[in-house]
Order: sequence, then C-alpha cells, then structure tokens
Amino acid sequence: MPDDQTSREAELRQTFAIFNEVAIVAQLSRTMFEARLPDGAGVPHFSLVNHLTRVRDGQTPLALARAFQVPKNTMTHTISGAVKHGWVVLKPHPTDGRSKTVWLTEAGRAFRKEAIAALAPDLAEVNAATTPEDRAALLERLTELRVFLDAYRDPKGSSG
Amino acid sequence: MPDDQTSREAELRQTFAIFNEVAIVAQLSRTMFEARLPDGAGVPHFSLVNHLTRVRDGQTPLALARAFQVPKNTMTHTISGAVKHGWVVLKPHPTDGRSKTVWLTEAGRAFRKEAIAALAPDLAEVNAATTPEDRAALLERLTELRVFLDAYRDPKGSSG
DNA sequence: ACAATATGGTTCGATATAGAACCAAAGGCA
DNA sequence: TGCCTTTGGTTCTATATCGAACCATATTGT
Repeated sequence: MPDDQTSREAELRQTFAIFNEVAIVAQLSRTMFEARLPDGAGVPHFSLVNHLTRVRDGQTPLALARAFQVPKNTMTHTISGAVKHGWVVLKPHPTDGRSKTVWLTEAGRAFRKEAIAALAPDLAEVNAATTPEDRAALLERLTELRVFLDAYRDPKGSSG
Repeated sequence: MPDDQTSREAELRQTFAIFNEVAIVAQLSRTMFEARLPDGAGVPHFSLVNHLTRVRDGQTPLALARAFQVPKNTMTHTISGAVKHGWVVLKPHPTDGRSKTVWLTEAGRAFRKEAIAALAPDLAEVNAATTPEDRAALLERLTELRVFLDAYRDPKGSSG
C-alpha cells in the first residue's frame, strides 16, 4: 500500500474525528443548556423564540424551517410545543390560505429574556476557560464547515 | 452601560454562536452519514460497532455508555437495536450475574466495513473543500472545548 | 374554465436521547 | 447468616428529529 494511500486514509480518519467531536460537543452543550431552561422548554423552543425576536415574528412555519435547516414537519412539532407553552401563537396567513404565521406572545418574550440570563453563566465559564483567539478561530472554521455541508447536501437551497 | 459590559456581552453572543454552529454541523453531518448507512442503521449503531472493532468487543453496556458519554438507558436502546439487526450479540458476564457483555458478529464486522466505504466519499469531499491546516486547527479547538465541557458538567467523571 | 402540478402543513411511524422509577445481583458489615 | 447499600440494566414516559404519505389550497398550462 503506497504512502499516498495511507496518508489519505489518515486524513479521512481525522475528518471523521472532527465530526465525532462536533457530535459530542453538540450533545454536551445541549444537555448543559436544557438544564438551565424552565420546565418543559427545550433548545429548539428557545431557538425559535430567539429567532422570532431577533429577526421578526409573523414568519411562516416553512420560512422558519428553512432558517433552521430542518424539515418542515420538525418545525411543525417545535411550533406546536411552543404554542402549548404559550410562547407563540399561530394566525392565518393574510393572503395564502394554505399557510400560517407565527407570532410571539408576551410570555414568549419573557421566556427568552429569562433563558438568556440563565444561560449566560455557563457561556461565561466557557469564555473563562478559552482564549478569545481560539474562540474566534473555532467559530470561523465551524462556519466554513457548516457552509460547505449546507451547500453539499442541498446545492439549490430547498427544504420543503 | 460601560464598554466592559458591552464587550463581555458580545463575547457571550460569540460563544453562543459557536454552539449554534456546532449544533448545525452535528445535524447536517448526522443526516449526511445516515443517508449512506444501510436500511435501519443509525450513526449510534455504527459508532457502537466501530468502537467494538477498534477497541475490543466483550465490553459491558455500562462501559460502553461511559465511553460514549451517554446515559446507560440510551446505551441499552442502541445495543438492542444493534442486536435486532444482528450486528452484535449479548452474552452473560462471566463473573457478574447482573452484567452482560457485547460481542460483534460477522454481520457486524461486515456492516462496519461497508459503512466505512460508503462514508469515505463524503469525507473526501470535505477534505477537498478545506485545507489540512484548517482541519487540524478545528479538531484541536473542538477537542479543547469538548474536554472543558466534559469536566464542567461532571467534575468526577461519573455516568451511571 | 379545468386538469395537472406545485406548495404549505400535518400526520404517521421509526429512531434517538434522557430522567425517573424499578428490578436483580453483588458487596459491605454486623 | 441476614440486612442494607451499591451497582448493572431495563422499563416507562417524554421530547426531538426525519422520511414518507397525506390533505388542502395555489398555481400553471392548455
């Protein structure tokens, strides 16, 4: 077996290791965050409410599904949970009878505010344990990888 | 609001963004991998079989749960799926009547071999789209973060 | 106008993950 | 020996995620 082959395989293993670490970090951070969120709140609920706050509410479920890169049935499920908790409400779409729009409630805004306050200490611990340079580099490389994967699996950007 | 405060908040947002990207990459890569795996095979099944191959089989479910940083009931579930597919078999522990041991089957070894071959092209695409230096840096920083989170959430290293 | 197709959303079935309660065997200790 | 605690695993319940099938409304093409 020539050297080219063995070193290529070593690089594939390294890339596999990257995805492995990503999966572990995702798992650990999800657990960490959910421990801080109130009652039946999960990360998807917070992400939804956070997105509606930062961008704008009144978006359709499909637009949200695309924003989060998840299938539309997953977004249906997340929204229904948020509705059940009273953080958002659904209203009919003004011009498209098939569609709906998602709106924040006061409870939703309060939930987001409290969640952010509850999450901050953990984030601060991470910042205390790492350097700003490492974090900036990590974010850059992760974004690069995410952008590639995004385009790789779905060259045209569909999601429904 | 003093500058210290605003820059600290900016850093918290950046760290939050890191976890956000990690979650997205984890999601995209999981989907990508599972599209390549046969029939009802999921990433956890592959990870299990891969671990049993690389380290050794005959380990107990609890040891495996610790190796993968998951609760023991999650490992019970993963193993039962792998047993159902015929990739591993359970045998009683030789000296501990409460415990079991997990063993690879020939089908399990074949599954791993085929899965690796099926996954390689995707990994190669990632390698074609990134530089070795970026990948090495990413892996390093991810590992650093994973090690921190691991210690942060569980200073003593328990898992059962 | 009308049939064919495309789109927005939900439902169904499957796997994944995790906390809590539970059971059975092992180990410690009087 | 017998009780109590610890440990290994499973079960129960709940949320998350996703593909496939499905329904209703819109849009397109003729």
